Amino acid sequence: MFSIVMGMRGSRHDLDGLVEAALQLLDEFGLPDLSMRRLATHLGVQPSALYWHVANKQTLLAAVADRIVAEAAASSQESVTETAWGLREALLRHRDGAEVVISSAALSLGPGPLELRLRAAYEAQASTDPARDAAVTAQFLMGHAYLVQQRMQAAAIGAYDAVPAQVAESTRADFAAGLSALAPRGS
Amino acid sequence: MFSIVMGMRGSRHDLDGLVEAALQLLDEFGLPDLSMRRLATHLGVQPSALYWHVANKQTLLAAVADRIVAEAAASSQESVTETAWGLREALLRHRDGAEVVISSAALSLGPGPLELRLRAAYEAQASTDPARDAAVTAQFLMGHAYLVQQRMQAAAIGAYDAVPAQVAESTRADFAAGLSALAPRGS
DNA sequence: ACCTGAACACCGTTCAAGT
DNA sequence: ACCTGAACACCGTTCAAGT
Repeated sequence: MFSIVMGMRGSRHDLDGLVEAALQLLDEFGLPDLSMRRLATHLGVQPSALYWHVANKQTLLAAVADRIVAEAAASSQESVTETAWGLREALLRHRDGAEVVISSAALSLGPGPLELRLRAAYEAQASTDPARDAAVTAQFLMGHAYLVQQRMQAAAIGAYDAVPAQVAESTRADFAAGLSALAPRGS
Repeated sequence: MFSIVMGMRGSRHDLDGLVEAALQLLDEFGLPDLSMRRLATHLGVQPSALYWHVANKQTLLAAVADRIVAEAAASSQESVTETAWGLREALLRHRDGAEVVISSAALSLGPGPLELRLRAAYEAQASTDPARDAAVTAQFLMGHAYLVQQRMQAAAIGAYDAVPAQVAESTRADFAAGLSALAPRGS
């Protein structure tokens, strides 16, 4: 209660707390306005204090990306299609979520968590090349989500001619079409 | 000759000149270091002078993106597969080219030039839904190129375990696999 | 161990004023 | 028409010093 009234001023922080606060600011202000200085102010701390907990902004954003992906419903026994839809939803749930995830994806050496989840699903489906299938589907999924999210935000601002809901519906059909080509059930 | 020795100092500029200079700096320094101030210095002009020719940085980057896409070999009578490979090559040719193109793609209202080129190819191939096929393929193409380009740059820095050439070869196979699923020749 | 204070080397953009 | 000069409101990051 006290710390809520006073903000976070004076409280101790760890990496997890930074990630949570960053995700909150991301949803509220968007990626272009998510600065280390703003995050520090939000936590009631000097900018330099953040660098005790995290090496740099890029590392922090990678942790935010992992958190976003981890939020995708993770019931095992899921088909490739279900897994992909769940991941898509997770990226679209947070403002600029797709951009955060795709821009961190290649920096983490090797396949990131998103690609690994898809790979597990392809393996369960007895694909002949789960690694390749997962890579391709991950590329489509992230590219799709990135483009869709930008357009929906543009539509929300009104810089676009169509209603957000229309855009959303049409992009679901895009995703379904791509998925059915890339993840034929059976093999 | 004179203007080469003296740099661009004092010469008049238009939008096309800015785009050309920006593309040059992009290749040399990469997107994170392509600033309006650096571009101005390169042209021998004050930063504020750029805003006579272009509304803002975002607009300039959109023009750079269009230039990159326009550089893709554009012989009509090309199959979807050939068109897609040509576009992929164009994005990968310039440093951070894929990022520049994907981040501008959704800001231009409606389908951008990359998607339109694919649509024309799908139409020539008598697809039942050229607009949807082009949208899906564009999403895969840009997502793929973005991820591939980042990884290849990481490999070049040595932050990666594999040789750049290996990475490049493996990603060509990814692209081929995605394309053959999304662009079945015939229908 | 965790944070402050102060600095360094930058940004994009605006706008009056010059030519 | 095209550019300068100066300012505004910011950035990410480092590092000595405090507690």
